[in-house]
Amino acid sequence: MSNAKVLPLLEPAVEPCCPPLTERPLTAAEAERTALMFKALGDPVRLRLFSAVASHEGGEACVCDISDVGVSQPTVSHHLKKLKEAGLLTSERRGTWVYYRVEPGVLAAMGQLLSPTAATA
Amino acid sequence: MSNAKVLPLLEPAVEPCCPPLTERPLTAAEAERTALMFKALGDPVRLRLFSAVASHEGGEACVCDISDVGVSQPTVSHHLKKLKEAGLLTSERRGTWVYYRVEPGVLAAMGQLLSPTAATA
DNA sequence: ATCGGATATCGATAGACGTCAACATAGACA
DNA sequence: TGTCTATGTTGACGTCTATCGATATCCGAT
Repeated sequence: MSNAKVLPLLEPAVEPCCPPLTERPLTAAEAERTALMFKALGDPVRLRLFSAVASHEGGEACVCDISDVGVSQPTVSHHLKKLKEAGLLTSERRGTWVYYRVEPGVLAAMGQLLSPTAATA
Repeated sequence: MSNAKVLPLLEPAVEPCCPPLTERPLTAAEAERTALMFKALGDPVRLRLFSAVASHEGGEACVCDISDVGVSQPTVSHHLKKLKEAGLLTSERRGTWVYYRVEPGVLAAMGQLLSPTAATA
């Protein structure tokens, strides 16, 4: 076993992917990686799905709770997969339903990217 | 001429567009609008250009200062236009050169979108 | 074992997007 | 005027992507 599900200490798994966009120009590799997250949120349907999960009580949502976004069921599934691949969501099957939740730290990481550099002339 | 029925110049997309993604599910209209900004940053080249402008001294940069991102000049111009259309950058010609700067408030607006709701169970 | 609901995958298609070369435009300067 | 540099625009091309219907898979219940 050993799944000691300890509470995250101060800094969870928020990898310091990249400095704030305002600190210095991103390198090609940094931009490549970071763009994946922005691109994942760059689709209206995905944005609604992500927001639905993120704002759902308990921090997680069953697909059935959020799939009313005006597209077909396969399309919903497709977009959830994309969000998962981008590292924004995780999923877990519990019985009949599959629950998605926001990957912890993701919001903080993206927020940091956008944080204005304090000492901007 | 005459058909001055041009698009209304893109509202300053900086407004209190939307609540944080974690507050409640975005509506279709909100998602549509918000996705435009994320999509604009969802390309590696655009992300590098934006970061280069945002981090440049004085808060602005000439195209000549930032166009070394590995793509042709027309492509750079194309991406800068996209960033402008998304409301993330503004441009101004001064003599020979064109200067781009980050639209004030944009970073704060996007940061707010990603701000975790304080009272998440 | 079988049925039915929930979700994922597959295959196809139309449209969006990134990229470039060629050309156009704007300003500086002689 | 004309030329040179800097930047934007156009048109074309190949690739990616969002979407759907059909189908498969998983799981609980009968």
